[in-house]
Amino acid sequence: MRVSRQQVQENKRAILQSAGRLFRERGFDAVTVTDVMKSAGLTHGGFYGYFKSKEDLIAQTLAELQEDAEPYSADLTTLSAQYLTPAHRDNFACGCPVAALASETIRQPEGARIEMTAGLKRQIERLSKVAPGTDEAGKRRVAIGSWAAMVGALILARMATDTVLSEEILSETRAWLATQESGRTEVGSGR
Amino acid sequence: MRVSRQQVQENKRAILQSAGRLFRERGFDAVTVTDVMKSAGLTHGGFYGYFKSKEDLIAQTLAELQEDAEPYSADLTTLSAQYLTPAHRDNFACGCPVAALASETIRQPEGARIEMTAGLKRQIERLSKVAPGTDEAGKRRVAIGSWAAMVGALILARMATDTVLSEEILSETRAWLATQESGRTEVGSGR
DNA sequence: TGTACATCAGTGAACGCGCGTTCACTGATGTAC
DNA sequence: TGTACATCAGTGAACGCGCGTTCACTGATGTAC
Repeated sequence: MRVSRQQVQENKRAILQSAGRLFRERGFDAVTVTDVMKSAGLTHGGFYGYFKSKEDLIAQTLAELQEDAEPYSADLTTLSAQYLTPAHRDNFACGCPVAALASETIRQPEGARIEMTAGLKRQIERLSKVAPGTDEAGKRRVAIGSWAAMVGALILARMATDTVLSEEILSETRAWLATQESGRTEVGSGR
Repeated sequence: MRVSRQQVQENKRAILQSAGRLFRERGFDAVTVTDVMKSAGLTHGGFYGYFKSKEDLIAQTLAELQEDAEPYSADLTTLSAQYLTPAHRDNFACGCPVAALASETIRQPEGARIEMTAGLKRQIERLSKVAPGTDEAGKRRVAIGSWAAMVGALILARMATDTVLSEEILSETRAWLATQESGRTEVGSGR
């Protein structure tokens, strides 16, 4: 049954949105084409009218997941305090795509990796703008280091079966990032 | 063809060692039982004489990968400088199991996650012992934060298709961790 | 505006394929005498 | 120490199963007059 042009656009958006949620929740391999289409309210047969392959879907999904990247207004300490929370740890579907999928993307075809790399560049630039410090190089360094710590801590907190350890990782990394910045300021010149 | 008791022990070791390398290289899903057995010089049919299931193999492999954890003698800055190198980034098979498999373990059955959690606890304790600082809580905090940054940076460096960005992530995170520790010392009280 | 036809988005059965797992069989190892 | 038999580690064909992908078909949408 043919469908209106507008419906086609809406369906593609629905498919990409479903894929974005499902991939973050379960990873690329555990999500089937049928899962994604069903979640978008369609059947699996129509998939190949929208995408060349599952690989193509993955690349396009990652591209879309990184599109809504507005500049930050808060400072780095505030951002990391929002990022390193039990709520974010438990919310895979709407959480950070990097923490959920970066490791898996390493073993994906180049298309997916290129999209993630582009998103990573943008993220480092966004964080550099709100990082403390006097010179550009120093701010970028803080952005890179902090981002690595944030992503790493969220992954480790998600992995731990011990909830006490998991929350310790979140809160201590939060505190560590905060003291690091204030420490940096106290020292004076920034570096 | 039956095989001597000693051969059985050696075979199990060979299987676990092959699995350790292959899982780190390609991830749990992309490695088949046949791959592991072939790499250990056996055929797939014999697998179930050694393990209850592939899930069981994963858990036992993770347990073994974290066994050879001796106390560190170097300080944290030296350790992170050894960890955050292009050589380690490119060497999946013999590299850090946490960076290679932590993300995937999140979606694995509990057995695998329990082994990784145990390894994480040991790792935090090992790093705490060589972390700078005056009090135990402060040293543990530095250990957790540094470890999160090291794991996160290696994952991001492995993900990036842009080699300049990849090496920047490694070198800047290294530098950031180093300045952080010296900064911390200069501030005085530690926190 | 209405009508007749071409287009094509969506459906669901069917396809290879590779995976984890099972199992009857083989023959070297271990054991009892 | 030798012999006869039981044991059992390893083999490879075979099994379900679920995946990505294809395709003939359907019927609503878009278009030409």
